[in-house]
Amino acid sequence: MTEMWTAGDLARAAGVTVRTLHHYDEIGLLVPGERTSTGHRRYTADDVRRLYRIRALRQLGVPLDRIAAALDAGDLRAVITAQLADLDTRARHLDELRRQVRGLLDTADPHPGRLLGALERMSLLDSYLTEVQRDALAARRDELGEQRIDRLRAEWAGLVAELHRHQEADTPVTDPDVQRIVARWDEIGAAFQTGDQGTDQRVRERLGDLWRDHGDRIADDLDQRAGWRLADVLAYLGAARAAR
Amino acid sequence: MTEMWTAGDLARAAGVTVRTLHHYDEIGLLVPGERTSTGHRRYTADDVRRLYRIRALRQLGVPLDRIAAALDAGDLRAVITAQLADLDTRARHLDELRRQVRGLLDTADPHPGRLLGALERMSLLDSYLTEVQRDALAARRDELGEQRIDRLRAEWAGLVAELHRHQEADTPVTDPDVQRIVARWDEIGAAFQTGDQGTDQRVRERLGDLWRDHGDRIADDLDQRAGWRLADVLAYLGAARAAR
DNA sequence: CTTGCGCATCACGTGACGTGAGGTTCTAGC
DNA sequence: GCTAGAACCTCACGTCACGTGATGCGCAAG
Repeated sequence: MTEMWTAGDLARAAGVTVRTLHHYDEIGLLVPGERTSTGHRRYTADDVRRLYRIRALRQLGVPLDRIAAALDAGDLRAVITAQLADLDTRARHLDELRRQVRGLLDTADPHPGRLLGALERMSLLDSYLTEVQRDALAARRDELGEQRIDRLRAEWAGLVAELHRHQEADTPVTDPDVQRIVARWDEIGAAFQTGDQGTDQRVRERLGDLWRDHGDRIADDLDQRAGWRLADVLAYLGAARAAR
Repeated sequence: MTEMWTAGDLARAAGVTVRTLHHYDEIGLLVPGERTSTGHRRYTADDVRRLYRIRALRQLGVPLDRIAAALDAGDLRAVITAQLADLDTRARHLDELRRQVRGLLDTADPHPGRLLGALERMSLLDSYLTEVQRDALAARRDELGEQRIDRLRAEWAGLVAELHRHQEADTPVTDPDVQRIVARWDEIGAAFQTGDQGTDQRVRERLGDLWRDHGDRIADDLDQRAGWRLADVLAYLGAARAAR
């Protein structure tokens, strides 16, 4: 007689609850090979293997319906590599987030107001860039690739921070470091260009324009609580670009 | 007259959907300051600020009820630092996961069978270590701290991999590198000690014992598909420890 | 033989919204 | 003033991966 598993034993061995096994049974993802005459589930060795595969893929964050499809079709490589790409994106996002907030907590004055201001600015920048992307660049997105865009977005947020430091330190706009930042800023702007003549011409400045179009009223409210104005940074950027 | 926002305008500006605003209204997290006589929501400047705070905290992964509590109590620092600690744990987990799977995809023969075997082993090791922790070490957990345990777990998984390489290369068990691994292995085991005499004596070997108690049947099934047997690695470990 | 754990099936709860259905209101152009 | 269409409203059920009882049968140990 081959080895059979009860629900409880299998659950303990695999690190899941019995309810999870019931759920997998309900949705047809893992139907026990047998049932006893009294209705108790009996899992076969094949079922055990299948469960371990299911849990492995779940640990990678793959949803159950795609696990089912992958297991039935046998094209696991595709699922795994796709999921890895997604994990990479998430990881970079998380990293950026932790870095920024951690930096804030490490400052001399982690006053709640300042902290909140910074968090608000983060989400502002985020929705602002999302705006920019949506505007005329949605098509460009597929071409550039999600990952690359996220990288650019993170870098751009960094440039804003650098620029703000220079502005506060009253660094002359002709400073080579400032000029490097401006050049990179415009490079990133160029990367978002669509190829369309009328759009392209405006894109480089649009990072600033859209802010004025959409964010002025919000900015006023926020600036009363935050430490600096994005508008000032953008003005500084404009001056630096003009001095080029 | 102060500036007022309609639901749609605010949603666009903050990068959320109108439904999200409705939801926040329903649960009392963000109730618009006014309603028109016809029932349309009118958001005040205060509401806008509150929404940006909500979204900022949500980006950190804080659940809505805790956001509400934090905003009403004003103790944001606690929430943010707690959330950061959580993010650190997640980030390390993700990193470890990506590293391992990526390593597998980069091997010469990323055959579906081998890939799956490795994934299965990952989740096996995971549930196995969870077993170890649960057994008599639950109390120790609070003392050591969640983060430290996760770090140890990750390191231990790395040691298994290293040991497997040495075993396959037939490195003599007296090799200094192997001995270093064994020493570290026992150090980690020691870190899990409870202080209780009877328990402590068994903990160092228990990493192997528990496997035999719980995993033999699973291992047999898996080993037919995977490339190596954990039992062999553990035997190699025992030999190395004996040769010390 | 009974005590008590394990297993079974409903069936509703969770979190953070998504997604229509079906009706009202606002805004722009004529 | 009228009309088209965009935007708003309120139910109310769907999603995902289970958690959490309630209630009742089955099964191995003392």
